[in-house]
Amino acid sequence: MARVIMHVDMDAFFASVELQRHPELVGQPLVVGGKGDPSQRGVVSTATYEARVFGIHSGMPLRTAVRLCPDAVFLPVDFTAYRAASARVFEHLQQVSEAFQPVGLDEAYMDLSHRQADAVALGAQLKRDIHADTGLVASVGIGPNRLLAKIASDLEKPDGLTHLTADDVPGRVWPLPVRTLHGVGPRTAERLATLAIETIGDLANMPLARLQAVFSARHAHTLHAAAHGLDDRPVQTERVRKSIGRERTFQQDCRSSGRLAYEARVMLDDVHGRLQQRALAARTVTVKLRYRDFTTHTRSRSLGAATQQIDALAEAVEQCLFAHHLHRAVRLLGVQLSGLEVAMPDRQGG
DNA sequence: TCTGGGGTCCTAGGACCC
DNA sequence: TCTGGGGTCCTAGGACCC
Repeated sequence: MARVIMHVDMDAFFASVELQRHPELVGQPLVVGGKGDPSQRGVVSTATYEARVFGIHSGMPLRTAVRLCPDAVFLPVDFTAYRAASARVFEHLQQVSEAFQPVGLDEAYMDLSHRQADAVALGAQLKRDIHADTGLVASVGIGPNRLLAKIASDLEKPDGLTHLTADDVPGRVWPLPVRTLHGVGPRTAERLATLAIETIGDLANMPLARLQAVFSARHAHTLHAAAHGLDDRPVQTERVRKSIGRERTFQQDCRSSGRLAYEARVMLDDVHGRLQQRALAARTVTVKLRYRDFTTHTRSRSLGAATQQIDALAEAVEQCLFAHHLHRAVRLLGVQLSGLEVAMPDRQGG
């Protein structure tokens, strides 16, 4: 049976939440990111459409953004506020379908296969409800799978409501740049360009065998299917967390191994606290170091058995740090715990 | 002084086991 | 001199997403 999937994507979400608290800024170019100080290290999380006119976009360094638009207003990210707004938005979505999969704070997929006939009307109603309740604007995409629903929600942003069918793929999807496809990032786009593939249509017309010469069999197959508008990923209602981590970029690159050891311990305490809150135990500790040239190195230590004990985790972190040759200034330090399991009651004492 | 911080998934080689 | 095949775990790194 054919599916009907809806993708809801909030327009300029973080910035829109900020504008509700700072209505005097409406109409001005607004950039939300980092500590809100464009002289410091940090990137743009969200820019309003007034700021995007200057070429500012998500992921761009704040320093670059301020150069493009010196008059823009910069605000720090405030996840507490965005989480609260997100919860209110998601409440509306969950009323429409129990098959609901959030993606971050500002997007979600819903499976509406059980009420196909009125999917578009439902989308329009949802947009009205969200706006009436929160003042926020959403774009809605509807399609036969997640891939096309997502492309659809982007097609008429902001405040869009777009329905794509399989028949629309050649006419409306193939002209789009290949980078539009979920899963095609800068690296893949570069490799596709070597095959003279620029649009999704170019990709669709490329024989699978030629893709397999450049990509792994699985990756080639995924790309090929996506270009033809095919995607059978289900809307995932629940998923299990695989890792918990904390990382930090230093304002000034750090050369002191003592300082690194200290910062790593602070991060570990934080991550360990979150582990305990969820009554989880971890088997593997990973320490990540990034340098000025953006090379990243990781070291992992498996503890053999999942443990909640901070001493065991701390020792593993020390081993990892020691295994790195700390002869270069470190830009980013991270500590991550993975191999998570529900902690056994008799292990919790520690 | 370009390039955050939270994650997920995939690949690939070596170890180890049956 | 020849020397399987499959499975799983561990580790490191790459790519990607919001």
